[in-house]
Amino acid sequence: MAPAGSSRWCPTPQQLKMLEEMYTSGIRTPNANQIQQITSQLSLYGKIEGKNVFYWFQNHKARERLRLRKKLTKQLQQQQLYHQLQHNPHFLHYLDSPASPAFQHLSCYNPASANLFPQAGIHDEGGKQVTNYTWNIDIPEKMDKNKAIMRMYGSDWLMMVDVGLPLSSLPCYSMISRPPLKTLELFPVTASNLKEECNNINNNNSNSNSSNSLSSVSCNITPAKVPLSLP
Amino acid sequence: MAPAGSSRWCPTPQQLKMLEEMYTSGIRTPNANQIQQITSQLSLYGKIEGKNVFYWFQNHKARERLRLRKKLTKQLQQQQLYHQLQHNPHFLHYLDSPASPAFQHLSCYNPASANLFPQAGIHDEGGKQVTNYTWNIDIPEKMDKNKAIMRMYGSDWLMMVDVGLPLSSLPCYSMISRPPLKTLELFPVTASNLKEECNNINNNNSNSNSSNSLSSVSCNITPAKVPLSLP
DNA sequence: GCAAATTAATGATTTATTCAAG
DNA sequence: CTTGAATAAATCATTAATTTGC
Repeated sequence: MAPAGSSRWCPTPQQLKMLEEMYTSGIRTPNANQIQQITSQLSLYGKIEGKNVFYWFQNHKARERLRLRKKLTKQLQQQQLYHQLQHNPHFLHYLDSPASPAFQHLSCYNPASANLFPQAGIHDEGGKQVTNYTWNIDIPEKMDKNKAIMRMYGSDWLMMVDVGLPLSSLPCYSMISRPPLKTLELFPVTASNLKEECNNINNNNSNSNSSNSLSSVSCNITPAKVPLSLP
Repeated sequence: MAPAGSSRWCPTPQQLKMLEEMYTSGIRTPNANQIQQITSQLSLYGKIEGKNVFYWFQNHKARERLRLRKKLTKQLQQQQLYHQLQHNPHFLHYLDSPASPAFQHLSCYNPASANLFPQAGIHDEGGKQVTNYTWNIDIPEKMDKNKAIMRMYGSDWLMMVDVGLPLSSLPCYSMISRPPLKTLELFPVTASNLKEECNNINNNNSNSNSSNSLSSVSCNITPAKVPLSLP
């Protein structure tokens, strides 16, 4: 819970629980649409903004990785891990990929069809020994470009709040009382921008996963001319 | 110039020139307001989005740093730099701080009043010797928190496009044909967001330097630590 | 000259690091 | 000590320079 004049977001237990479930369900780097959905869902349980969701996943992923790395290093020092890895070199893979098949449409790549090339090595870094495990993931084809979280930087953020629904299959959604879906308010877009986006779509349409055209338009209002008065 | 179906932004010569001038004028990490202003200005010379501006400054800063670092390393190997540093340990400071006093109101911290604590050291990193120079910049008081570019992530992005004016004193503005002033169109903002922003203002108003309260929200705290590591 | 092949620049993302609130 | 927030570094990916063989 966030204190009244708090400077930073403080997740409610409910929010935290849902976030964690989404994480264990396989969500790692939600895109703008997903973030918007998650945010509006979680906002029913307390104050929250999109950036909080973004940061949470970023931090959580990074720190889980750290924890695991630390743990592994310890285990390595204390024995046997090496054999474990040799017998099942993929068992770490879940770190960066969806854990549940239910979320393949969220992460936009299918681990089953990806080729893994595990590598492991030990080297020196600043005096202390470090163990690196690297998996080169060969993704079959170039997939949905819209994943980019950075898209939120642009003014496009505005447009990204429309549509989106696939979140409904999350375990946490069935566990909690399902809040009513909200309709999001869209801002007008210039004709030229729309045309441009359509071109992009034509270039990139590899996946026909999208349910309606608006969602695929995604979202960009280029600041065509955001008028500003400069003194 | 950007090819028709190009996947990435390609700055026009005009845009590039202006960006470089802004950089040499001292802009390093523009905040949301500044990015929005820059974007709408540069959009007169070609297609551009806020994120392009953001990325450009981030990349340019980082790569300038790299270039300088490399140059210095070379000089070090080839002679005398060490003495240079000892005689004027601050001469690297411009890397992350405003170059021109005209932009103190943009960066919101006055280098003149900052205390610098230069440090230099050599240590081992992964086998090869590394020299680090670090300047700890002691900022007099905790200043405006709103500097964060990350604010653009949140829905507050909307809020940030208002106000803002100080860009006019840039050299590049006087060099190019001055485009006609436009009136900014504002999007509706929810009451809660407004309230929030107001709270932030109330919490952080330490400096009375600003002419109006809204514009003062948008300033920059340059990093409290300007670390340089020489490979 | 002029493409195909390489290499260098640089736009865009991701990951690591750091700061600071609580 | 944990973790939200922010920045910097590393990395990926595409475009532009350039080299090369013809």
